[in-house]
Amino acid sequence: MAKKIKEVANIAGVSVRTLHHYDEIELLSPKKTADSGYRLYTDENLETLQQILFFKELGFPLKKIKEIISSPSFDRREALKLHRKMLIEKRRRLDQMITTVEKTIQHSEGEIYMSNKERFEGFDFSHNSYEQEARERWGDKTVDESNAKMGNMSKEEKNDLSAGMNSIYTKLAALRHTSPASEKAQAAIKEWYDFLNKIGSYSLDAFKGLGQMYVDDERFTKNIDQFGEGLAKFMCDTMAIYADNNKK
Amino acid sequence: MAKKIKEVANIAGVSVRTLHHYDEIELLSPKKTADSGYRLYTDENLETLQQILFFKELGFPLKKIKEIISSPSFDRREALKLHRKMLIEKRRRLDQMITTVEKTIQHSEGEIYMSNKERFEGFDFSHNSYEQEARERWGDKTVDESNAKMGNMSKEEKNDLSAGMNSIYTKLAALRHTSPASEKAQAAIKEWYDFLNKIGSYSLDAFKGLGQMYVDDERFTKNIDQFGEGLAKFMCDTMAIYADNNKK
DNA sequence: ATAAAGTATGACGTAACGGGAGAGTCAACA
DNA sequence: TGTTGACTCTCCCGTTACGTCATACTTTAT
Repeated sequence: MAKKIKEVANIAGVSVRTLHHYDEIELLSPKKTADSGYRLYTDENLETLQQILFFKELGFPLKKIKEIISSPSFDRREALKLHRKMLIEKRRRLDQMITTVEKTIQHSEGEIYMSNKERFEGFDFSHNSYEQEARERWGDKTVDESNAKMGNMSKEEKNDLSAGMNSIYTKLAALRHTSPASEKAQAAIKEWYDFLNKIGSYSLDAFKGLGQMYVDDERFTKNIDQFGEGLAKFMCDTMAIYADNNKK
Repeated sequence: MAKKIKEVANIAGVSVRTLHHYDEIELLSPKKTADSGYRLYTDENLETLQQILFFKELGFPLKKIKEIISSPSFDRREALKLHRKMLIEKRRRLDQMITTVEKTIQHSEGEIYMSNKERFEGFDFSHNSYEQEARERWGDKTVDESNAKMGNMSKEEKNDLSAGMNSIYTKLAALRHTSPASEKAQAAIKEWYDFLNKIGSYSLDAFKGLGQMYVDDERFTKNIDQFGEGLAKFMCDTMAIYADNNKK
């Protein structure tokens, strides 16, 4: 039942070193036999590996993959369905590339003219909608950006920021038993949205996604609920309504 | 006509830094204005960039790409046609991956059973036929490895090696009118396989592929048939059988 | 029982850029 | 005509995802 490393490597088509690496960074850590120290992979480990390779195929860095699959809100089935969509999208791009190559061949045979833009159609691998969707769903670049910005700030600036945050949290906490759709709640959440956009840049979708994280990820929930029990949930709802109302 | 770096980056969907990098390693070096030192890209540069990105998409390291496109024997049109084939192959693999995902979804819903091998179908990105073809066409790693190892050897060692080769060739030549599946032929070819793995490292698939080359590439055929007419063909058949028999 | 094959843990190497610093260049607008 | 903001240049260090030894122990096959 439990497989040794080479066998797993062969089945999955990766190197032994890769599996060592995944263990090192704690992305995929199998059990080890007490006596020999050998890594033993279960079938569940194999499933996880499959997931990892899917995400890798889609261009996610290992760090992000780790976050995603170890997140408490990670839903395997949902992920698979998104995978399918993204793969189909990828195939569409591939088709476009094939068309591009065919045009290039014809062009080289003098049959047609080809513009420079056409030359690179299908290559745009980073800016597509489903990957965007995935980034929003599972925590994304904007968060990294904020963190980076925070890193560059002076202590004083951080204090200002933290004061601002606290005041908004407190304001929201006071409203947390009213309706998320109320004018007051919406006004307060707008403050929050504007505030966030000082340190990062959030689309409305990202904002809504962030709200979802507040309840999905217990690290957030715990932090936020310090200002009042149920605040995370209230903010999540309020943010969702705000986002939906403000879409053109 | 001549474009500045940002414009090129935008058209091709790569970063400015990437173009800087390609200039550094002399993969793609545009002209520079004498006065400002700015890089100026011509339309020909753009074409080359397109080729580079194609090869990159197929997983070639930049070093190899440089060799390929700067080789005097490099034929743009031929390369494009192979590109198309490889892209189509890639789409096939992608289709397989999509099937795999769909199966996994059904599996997770308890509708079907799924074997471990099935789990990873479509992922095997390094061992496919067209990429193999490309590697053979434009020089491949195993050959480089052998060359490197050969380079490190003393004259004496080389002589030993050459003696070993000759003795195996002679042995095989003597058997070339018997059946490739016979015990003797298989034993002799195993010697050959082991021998090759002293200087390189050949998987069974690579071994089989090598055998195919013996008949496909006349430089090999000529060389081998010096030991007896038809030896190349005989070895090819014997190697294929050996490879197939030894896959567990 | 002894060799061959597999595995483990470091530690260093590599490829393909990313990203910032510091300084010069260009284009447009006031 | 000056200046401002977007581009560009050349270092140069950092990062990701492993590759590649070296060295030592364990398992498997003969």
